[in-house]
Amino acid sequence: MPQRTKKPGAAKTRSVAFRRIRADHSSELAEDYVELIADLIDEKGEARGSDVAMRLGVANATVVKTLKRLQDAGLVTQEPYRSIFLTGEGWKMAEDGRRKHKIVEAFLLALGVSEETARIDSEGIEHHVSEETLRAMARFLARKVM
Amino acid sequence: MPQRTKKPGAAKTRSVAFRRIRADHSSELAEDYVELIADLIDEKGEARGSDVAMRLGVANATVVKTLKRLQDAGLVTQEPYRSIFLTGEGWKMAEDGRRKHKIVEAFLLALGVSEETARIDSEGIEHHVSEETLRAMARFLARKVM
DNA sequence: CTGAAAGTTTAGCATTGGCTAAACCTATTG
DNA sequence: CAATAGGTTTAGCCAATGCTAAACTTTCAG
Repeated sequence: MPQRTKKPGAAKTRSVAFRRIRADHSSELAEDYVELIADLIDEKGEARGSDVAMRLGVANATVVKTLKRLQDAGLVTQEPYRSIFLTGEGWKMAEDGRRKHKIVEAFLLALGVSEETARIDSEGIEHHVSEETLRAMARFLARKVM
Repeated sequence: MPQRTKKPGAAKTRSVAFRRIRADHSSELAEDYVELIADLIDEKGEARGSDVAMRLGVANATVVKTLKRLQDAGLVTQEPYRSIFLTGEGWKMAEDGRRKHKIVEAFLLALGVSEETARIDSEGIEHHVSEETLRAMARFLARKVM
């Protein structure tokens, strides 16, 4: 590899990073929704819009509107006044989110952070960690456990 | 249903977490801007809108519009066709962002992640780590170095 | 089986953050 | 010192995400 005495690509990498963050943001909400819906289905057998609203801390109407977009995106299905279902793709996204979430949260706990903080921070961080970083976190956990 | 022996506050904490993430998002852009402006001033002596646009990977017009908001928020000052300055508050925010950024990036590197990934991921993560997590990261770094 | 309470959706609005194209300054050069 | 090239701003558009209030369904008690 290159013998970089000093990070020549730093400036270019930045706009790449920022672009990725903006892209992440659009999918972030979708991921939060499907992950939450999956949890609700597992926990209570069904996911209702108002449960989602409550847990996300957002108005009911907002959820309705967002679900419409998610339906267009092929992640969920829903009929008016009924509960919400995930499509195959929706489940896939939910599972992936849960996987990341678990790793990040466990990692933060292993780092010595409190449960409360681990829960809160992992929610924010999970959408911004690359697979490489996840692997590093998993490695750290494995080492710790041994 | 099952008697949840653990984490009674988990559900409530979630909406707290999501609320915080939404709040983070509004300040995130502002932090990125002021941090970048600070870097530009340090690097080249002045920050021009077009430099900001280039590094963030957005259109010039977008920067103009955002700077107007930042000016209203008391973070920057600018006159038309001139370069951008940070207010005292702007500098404070920039310094804080840099501090977080440095810790997160160094931490990721110490975890064994590549430079490229550390740069990209830290940009996304820095806005979502609490002070507690930052402290844990700093602790980890200190231990590593010894 | 009916009517009101509870739960959902629609309507309409605001803000943020993006874009392109056109208008507008500034500054350089001939 | 004027013309123009190039950088900046304005205008006007769009999509996403949030809200409240009003309209509409469902459900359940009586």
